[in-house]
Amino acid sequence: MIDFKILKKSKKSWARLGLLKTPHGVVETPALVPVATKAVIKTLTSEEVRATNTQLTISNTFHLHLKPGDKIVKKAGGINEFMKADWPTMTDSGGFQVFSLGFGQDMQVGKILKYFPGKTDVVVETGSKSKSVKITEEGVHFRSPFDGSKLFIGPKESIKFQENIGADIIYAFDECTPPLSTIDYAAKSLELTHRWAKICVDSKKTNQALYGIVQGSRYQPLREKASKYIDSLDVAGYGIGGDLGESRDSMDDILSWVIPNLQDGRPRHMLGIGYLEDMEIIIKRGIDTFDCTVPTHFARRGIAFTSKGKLDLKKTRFLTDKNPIDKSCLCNTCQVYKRNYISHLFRGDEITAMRLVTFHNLFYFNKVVADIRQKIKDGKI
RNA sequence: GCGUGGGUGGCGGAGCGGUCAAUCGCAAGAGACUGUAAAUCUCUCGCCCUAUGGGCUACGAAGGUUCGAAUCCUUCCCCACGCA
Repeated sequence: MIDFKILKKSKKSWARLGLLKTPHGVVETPALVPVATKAVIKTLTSEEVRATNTQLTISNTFHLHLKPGDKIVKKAGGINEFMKADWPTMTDSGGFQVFSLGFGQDMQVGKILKYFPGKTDVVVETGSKSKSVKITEEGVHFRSPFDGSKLFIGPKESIKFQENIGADIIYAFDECTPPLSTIDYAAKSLELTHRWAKICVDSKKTNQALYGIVQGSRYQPLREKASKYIDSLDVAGYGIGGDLGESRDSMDDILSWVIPNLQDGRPRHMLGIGYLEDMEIIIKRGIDTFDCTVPTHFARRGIAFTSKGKLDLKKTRFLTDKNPIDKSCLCNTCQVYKRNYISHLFRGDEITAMRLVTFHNLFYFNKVVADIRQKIKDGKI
């Protein structure tokens, strides 16, 4: 199990400082949770992950169930032993794949809807069906992205897989609804997600910490209903997922509908959010942990984050730039390597480029969050 | 020297009489990515402008045929391969 201790609550906002104790160590919150979908932070070794000051990681049940198989991970001694993670771990339930492999793929959108060129008439309403994912009362039928074979995951399966994988914190199986779901579709989906959440709570046999997931799309009544219902369950913490509207403001609003209905003593995780610009907003709303693929995903595309904005290191202008990615950064990449060399490596498709920037981005993101913790400590937030 | 095949935009390489400023790939430039299937996707890419349109210069060079040529003919200059 986990134990969550709140060290300080801000007087200026809902922000709080905490310690999240797990079987594999203690996390100072608020904290970034880098994404290790397939039991690896892509391009880095676990020693390197540790050196980025990463405190915990989240992996994905769907992926690990398919490869190498959750039972294989169990035989390896659980995910921590398997990937040599001496830090706390989480697994997402696979619920996000209901969206990302279903409507998300059909409609080519992410979970934040900034714009939808020429497709505003495309909505997901009651009766809408994804081309590749079929949702039933028992769970979700997928096609394997690897070989096209038929797959099925429901709440019971997800919990069983997550028990085998053995992370410290696991998530209830949910339907992550797409942007542009009608309120009717979202309401029906929410009922299903809630029935599934109850099944997850009831079927869990281990002492892993189970987080329930608050859905409800962009609709206030649904978000309020969802947060109250999930709060009533015997869960160890909360995940906040799903559609967050079209902007940071709408995300902020949605959190304001949800957080007040959640118990203080349970940790709150924001699923899949974590641009640098998002961090203070969600932390001020009382989020304790949040995961985001951006630092790692962008790193592999050559984008490095700095205190002066992001850099696209593939640009030719960096070939003659002898500065480190960020002069004020203390990470190994910035201590040793210069932009000109890293740019050269990207332009030559050398995998080391991705490693260097992944390391930097994670270190940098973790530093930004550490600074926010300090601000809370100092009473500035 | 003879023979054959070629010379097209930054590069490679289509086109082989009109709808060609010229398919496509690479390179280059701009942008997007938020519970990661996918180291991905989108746009631009001769020059200029009063820019969902208009003008100019272009397909080795110079002529020619034709209403019209990157596309046909002639000469010349290069390149590759083969034979001497």
